[in-house]
Amino acid sequence: MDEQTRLMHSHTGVGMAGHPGLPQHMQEGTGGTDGDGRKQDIGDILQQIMTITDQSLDEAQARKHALNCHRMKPALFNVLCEIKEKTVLSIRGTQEDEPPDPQLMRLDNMLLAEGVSGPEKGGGSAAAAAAAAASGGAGPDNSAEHSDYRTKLTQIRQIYHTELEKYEQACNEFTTHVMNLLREQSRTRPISPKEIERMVNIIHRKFSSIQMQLKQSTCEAVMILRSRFLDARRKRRNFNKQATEILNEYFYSHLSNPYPSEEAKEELAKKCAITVAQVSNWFGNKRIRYKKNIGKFQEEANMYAARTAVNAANASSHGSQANSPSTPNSAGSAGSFNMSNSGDLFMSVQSLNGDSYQGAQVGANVQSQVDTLRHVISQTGGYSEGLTANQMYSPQGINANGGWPDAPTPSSVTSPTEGPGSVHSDTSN
DNA sequence: CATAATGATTGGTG
DNA sequence: CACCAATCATTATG
Repeated sequence: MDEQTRLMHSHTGVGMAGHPGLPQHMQEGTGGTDGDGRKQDIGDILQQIMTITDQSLDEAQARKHALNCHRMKPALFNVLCEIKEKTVLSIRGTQEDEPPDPQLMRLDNMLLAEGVSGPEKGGGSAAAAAAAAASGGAGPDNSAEHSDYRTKLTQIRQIYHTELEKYEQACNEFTTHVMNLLREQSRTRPISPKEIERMVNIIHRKFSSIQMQLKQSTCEAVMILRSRFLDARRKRRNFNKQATEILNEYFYSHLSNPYPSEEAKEELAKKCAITVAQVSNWFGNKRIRYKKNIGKFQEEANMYAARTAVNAANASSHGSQANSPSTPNSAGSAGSFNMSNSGDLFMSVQSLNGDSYQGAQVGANVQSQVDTLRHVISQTGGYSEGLTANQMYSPQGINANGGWPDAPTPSSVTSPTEGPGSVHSDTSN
């Protein structure tokens, strides 16, 4: 320590006064091969650098300027730069080119798909709607839910964009700041433009990693929002009365084969303002629950059977509407009601009710009416309510092991009704 | 608040 | 892939 101070002091004031106070002889022999002199020269400069910290700010500034103007400075600077480049670049050169982060790409894609990033307003909401539709199915179903969802999504998008903007701005500010600083320092420090560029790169990388975090959390938020709003399980809405009515009508009028085709499902979906998937769900649930406890559904079955029967009757014969059904929706959801042979049908049904039924005689589309009317008949047959009703009729097509037999083909109506005796007593539950 | 009803999901099957 | 059976989670109801 002592030594240093002494050293510094010994050199204080050397060549201070405004101008390079360096030995005169050096000024001449620039390009010369004056090795000794140059060494001396360099030594001087280094000494001055060493002592610069020991001086007042003004002094230091002045000296800095003096050093800057020194004729050896560019050469020295270049050398230093070269050395630095060699070492630093060799260290960092390996991790220079990084491939586009797959994670980041995934996030970007998702945000784009979700309508968070990408174009503003119009495109965003459109993308959101598309996403919603993709998950939900048909477009114009429950718009109330979706508007709520969309507002929330817009909020997220706004936050995302403002944050992104902030980051971007901060990044730019910081970058320019650092660049200015480095440029400023590059006059006294060996900093090459390449290095500045690398610095900028590093800064950008750091900021982009922050951005990735933002994107990630945005993605999470969107996911949560999605699961909260579009996962209907969370916010389940019961179908409205009309929808269930329509569905039940179809179900009970196709009780022998309650498996709507794809087209039928679409039709029902349209009528009920729900998605095809929901129709499928409904029928799945209905089938299983009906089968599980037929007794419980007896009343319902009779009701719908009666209604459709009435409608059918009204439609076919005298159009007198005694008591109009509560629902304006026509019962003939399937639309293929052919009542021309209603008489025959009725006969068949009667015989069916009487236990011997050759289903092969009846066409499949008629089959539904068989179901319908069968219910009516069994109802008008006047079984006492409740318990015994369970035994009154066993829905055709449901065998003891459960499940409707596969009888979608019109050619042969499968499963003649089991004997009246065979009851689903096991479903007592 | 307990329970039933109900729409949706999940795992398994052919 | 459609369906079934079990189950979950929410909504309606007493």
